[in-house]
Amino acid sequence: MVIGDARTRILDAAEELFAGGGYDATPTAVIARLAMVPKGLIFHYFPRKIDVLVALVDERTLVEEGRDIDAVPGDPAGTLSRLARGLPLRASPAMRRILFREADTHGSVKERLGRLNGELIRRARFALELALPGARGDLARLEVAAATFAAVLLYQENLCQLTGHQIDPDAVAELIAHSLL
Amino acid sequence: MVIGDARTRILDAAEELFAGGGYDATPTAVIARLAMVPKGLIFHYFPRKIDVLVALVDERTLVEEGRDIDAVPGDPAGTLSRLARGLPLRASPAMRRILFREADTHGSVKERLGRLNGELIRRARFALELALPGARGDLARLEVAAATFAAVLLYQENLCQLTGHQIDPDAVAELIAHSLL
Amino acid sequence: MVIGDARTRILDAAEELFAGGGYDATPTAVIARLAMVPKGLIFHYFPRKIDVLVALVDERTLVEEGRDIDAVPGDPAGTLSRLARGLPLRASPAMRRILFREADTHGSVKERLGRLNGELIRRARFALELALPGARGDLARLEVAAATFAAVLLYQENLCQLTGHQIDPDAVAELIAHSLL
Amino acid sequence: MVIGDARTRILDAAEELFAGGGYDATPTAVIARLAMVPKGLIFHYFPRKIDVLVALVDERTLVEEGRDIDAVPGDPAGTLSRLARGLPLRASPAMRRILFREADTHGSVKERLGRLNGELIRRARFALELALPGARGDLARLEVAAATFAAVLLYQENLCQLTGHQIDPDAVAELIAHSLL
DNA sequence: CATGAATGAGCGTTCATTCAT
DNA sequence: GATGAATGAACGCTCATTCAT
Repeated sequence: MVIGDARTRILDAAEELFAGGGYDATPTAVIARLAMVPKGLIFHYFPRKIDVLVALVDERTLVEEGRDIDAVPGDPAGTLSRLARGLPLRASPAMRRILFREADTHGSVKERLGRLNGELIRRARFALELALPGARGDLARLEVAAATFAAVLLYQENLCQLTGHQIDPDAVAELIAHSLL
Repeated sequence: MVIGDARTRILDAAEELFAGGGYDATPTAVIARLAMVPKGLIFHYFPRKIDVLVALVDERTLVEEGRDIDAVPGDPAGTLSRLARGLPLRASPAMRRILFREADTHGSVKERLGRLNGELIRRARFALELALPGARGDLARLEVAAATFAAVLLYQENLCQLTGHQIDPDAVAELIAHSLL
Repeated sequence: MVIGDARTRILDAAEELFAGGGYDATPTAVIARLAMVPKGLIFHYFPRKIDVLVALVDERTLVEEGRDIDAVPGDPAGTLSRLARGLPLRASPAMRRILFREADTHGSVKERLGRLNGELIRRARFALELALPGARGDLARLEVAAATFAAVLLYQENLCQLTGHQIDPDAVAELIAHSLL
Repeated sequence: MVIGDARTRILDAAEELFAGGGYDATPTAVIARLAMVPKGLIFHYFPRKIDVLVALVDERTLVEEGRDIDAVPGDPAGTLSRLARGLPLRASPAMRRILFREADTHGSVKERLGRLNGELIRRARFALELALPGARGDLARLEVAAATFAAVLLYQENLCQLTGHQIDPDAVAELIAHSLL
């Protein structure tokens, strides 16, 4: 039995295929076959192929902004570690690959990636502020620490898998926290 | 006036175009036009289109492995900063864009990027070892610091431009050095 | 506020669109949108797209056959001029464009245009007969004059607008009348 | 044996097919088949389908401007008749149908048709001037006569065939000439 | 009767690759 | 080696038409 309505199945299939072979390398005919819909139906819901990608990015990469940060004053390393485990990106690993891979080709994807990056930095900084009540004296260093942690998280999501090198976010959190004490 | 022989002009044109619009979006006919060579000549030098990309990566992204590191004992921050200024990737900005953009689609590009990443980590670790003679007691932390710094450098090369957020490698070097003292 | 019932609105929309971009270039979906009816309803009233055009031609291009001709004996030029002002084609400018544009592609349209042409010639001849009681001696020349005048009228309807050249039907009437005296 | 080079065969096939079924109703695949070339070759010579039509119009509808008019002073009817037989349009009947049919859809075709129309009127007027040396007193009437004759010629080319009514250009020439005496 | 999702054949166009010259 | 015409598979997209509800 087929699961979900046609539009959802199209997006499911596209998500899987875009993450696998990439947007350009995925013909609409293959999306249709995997989604078990006729090819024309894709263009009923998404007038152009790129609109499938845009819809995926719009609907499946929500960056949550209001979520609480589980900060523990005096424990910046643990606070960052917990932040890393609750990445504010509601997206499957497939969607994350899509976000990075298509970012510099497609404007709407790039915009989403920029917002994600900014939110990550913002949250890392806020987490550190909460965990280091006395560190307010050096905001510049806090900013650098936050950006560095965000870099590691995004790097981990993508380049690590790409190149085979692993980074342990917990160890990085500990390193960064140490430098702020 | 036309510069260089035909093969070189083909690679020059491809480098510019691949960096601009991406590999997939660049037809061989456009490479030929920009290189001012007949279309058939490209396939004389490079039997398949992908071979143009492979040749670019092979010939224009040398990862230098043996270069001296300008380490100053007692100044890990300065040592890392200098390392950041001499990324061990001899490549134009165009080639760097290509390396990142095509990495997860084309194996040979991915392999190069992996080697670059590994070399960066190796050199960062070695630089820190030289600059922190007494820190040998905590090799694990050194490794994390090196990987973090490499992540920031590559992140900077790639995502920063993409998302508009800037990171100052010098400040990160100072942060990381501080955590190792 | 929507005017008319669904079938009328469909024909109104089709008339406007066929006259504007042509029959082939007008998708049924666009007709439906302009008519503010669901797409399927068009095919309820008109089983095939061509039936919309046929209905337009059948219902909106009445060629009046029995209308009185305002003939003044002894004034053939004035009689023809008055005929020109009352072309026996009750149709909007839009329908006239459709008649000419689609005539050689669609049989039913061609048939209408043929009837219009025949009626024009018939009426011009009859008008001249009434206005020139003594000219009965040269029926062949009368026939040529009538056909020529009809040609000018249709040419004016069609090619003049297309090519930018204007012809004054009154002057042509005067010319033709003069040749019959 | 195949006649002509590939580009010529493509144009030959397109001329025949556009004249027969119309531009829109002729798929490029059918042109290719009739021309006995692979479909892709059409787009090698003509980047877009419309360029095939434009090339036909540009290359096969030469309106000759400098040709001598075989005018006989005192014989305006004969002069017009001879003009009608040597229409200043070097184009096959197929090309003429194309010119009219596609004129209001495609700008470049419309421009050609306008030029043809203007040239026809100009030549008819000039022929009448030569054949009626004494008629210079009424230039306005001459202009109307020329435009009327051009209308008949073009009408004849197109509407007559369309509607089944025939007009004899010789008889019209005689009619018009008579009105100028 | 009314609806719009569903259908699929067919279109114009692209482009890596081949090959005769 | 150098050339560009030739090739054809594959793509994104359109659209008249159907049909279950």
